[in-house]
Amino acid sequence: MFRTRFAPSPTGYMHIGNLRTALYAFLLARKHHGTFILRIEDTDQTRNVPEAVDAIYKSLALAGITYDEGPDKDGGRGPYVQSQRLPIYKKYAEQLIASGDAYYCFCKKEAQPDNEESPGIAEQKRDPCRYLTVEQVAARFAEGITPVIRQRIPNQGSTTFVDHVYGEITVENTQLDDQVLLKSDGFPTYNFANVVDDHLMEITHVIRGQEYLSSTPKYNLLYQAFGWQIPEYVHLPLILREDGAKLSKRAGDPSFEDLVQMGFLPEAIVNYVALLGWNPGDEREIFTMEELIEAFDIERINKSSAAFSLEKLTWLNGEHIRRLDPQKFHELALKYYPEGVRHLNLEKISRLIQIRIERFTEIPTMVKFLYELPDYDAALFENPKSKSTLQSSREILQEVIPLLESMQEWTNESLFTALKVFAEAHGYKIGTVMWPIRTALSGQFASPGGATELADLLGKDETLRRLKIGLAKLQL
RNA sequence: GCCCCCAUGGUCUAGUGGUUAGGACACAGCCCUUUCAAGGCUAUAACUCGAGUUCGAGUCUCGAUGGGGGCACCA
Repeated sequence: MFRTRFAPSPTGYMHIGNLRTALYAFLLARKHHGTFILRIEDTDQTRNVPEAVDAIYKSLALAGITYDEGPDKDGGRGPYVQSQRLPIYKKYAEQLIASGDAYYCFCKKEAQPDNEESPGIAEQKRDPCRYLTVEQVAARFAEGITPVIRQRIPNQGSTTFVDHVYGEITVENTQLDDQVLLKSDGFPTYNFANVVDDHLMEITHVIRGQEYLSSTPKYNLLYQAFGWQIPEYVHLPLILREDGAKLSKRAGDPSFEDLVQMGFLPEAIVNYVALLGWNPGDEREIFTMEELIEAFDIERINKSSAAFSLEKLTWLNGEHIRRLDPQKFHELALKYYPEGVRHLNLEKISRLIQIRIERFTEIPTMVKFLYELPDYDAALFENPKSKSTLQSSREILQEVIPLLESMQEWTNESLFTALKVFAEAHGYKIGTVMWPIRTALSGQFASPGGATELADLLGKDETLRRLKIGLAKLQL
């Protein structure tokens, strides 16, 4: 039975790294028909952000990551919010005191020895409170000092564990510090809560960022002190920026929500993030969530960190957009259409742009010419590729305007047929005829849709108006 | 400072002792085409370095270098 969990702290938004951690834990559980659990790690009272839990629910839902147990989905092993589990941590911390695997520490925060500058010799850096006698402890309590509870790390030996990604890792116990388990405010630290909760919630596979790799031996010592079974570990490589720096919200790196805001499809972001540090073993790159569940395998997770490339995400997003059902695409595109274009046939516009955009936010710019003809230069009518010159363009527009004015049926097909016949009759290449029309209709070097598609979209009156403007530019 | 981890093109990666080192993004060119996009084809581009082991090393060992992570009453 697989039980995995995603345990974010409520910061208000979903980091890309967190999203991937959640995704992998979710995929592993789903792949094995196990249980995926959401747990809120709000043990830092100074960093709680209101509404942040709602943001987590929203982001997970948006990403398509559903959980079976969580704060709002009781699975019998709750509560699933750590701030609601305080008595549990207290009980287990005291159990450790009783067994000698933890001790009360009465030091002020500032009085702690500075590990970063002292050599790694246990006896020198161990907290003095570690050696307090029962009487001394009682005396300090009598003084009214509220202690913290620290883990008592053995001064000898080493701790070894096997990680599914990184393999076997051994650390000398002297390198481990007597970390705080229970803070003076009665809250546990992550270092303690994760062990207690993962055990109580019967987590079989702990999936988390690589930053916890070096703390894991301490957790194992805790599991051993309790006599609990140590879970399987899957530590994930970091996600960096392309310049090699750490991905950070503060440095302006987008969160999952930001990316959605930037016009990316949640499923494309999920797909992209899945590939950051994992690959299916074949050459597929485009995945739906179902396909990810089927293909996912923790043994194929990479060890080295990966850089987040907005460029590649953009490409992948384009792929997902093109695969969208046209009706679905239209619904999603709707809110990006500017006012000026709303009198036109939006379904038709959607069909034209679906294959041309990579992000939804490109839409306003792409359709702007439809309601506001750009002030373009006559030189645009020249194009060697279609054998268009100012002269050919002028001649064609002159002849094509009356032809189009006489059209009874105004559709893409009828227009195309008429112009094709025209081109053949006059010995023009089709492109030579289409270029000046398309140019006059769009006022741009490139446009979503060819000459007749634009004409169809704009309607007869607007088409003729624009063709005449184009002709006027050529007659100056 | 100490400990741990990592190392294939600019980026994401395949590779598990014998390969012309494969794919994708980006870039350039060509084809297709009613412009652009999409699609198709082609090109440029990589095993960090040094010792070993071996008939043979991107793949194994050691070292160096580089990068990252940890050493909080943060997670």
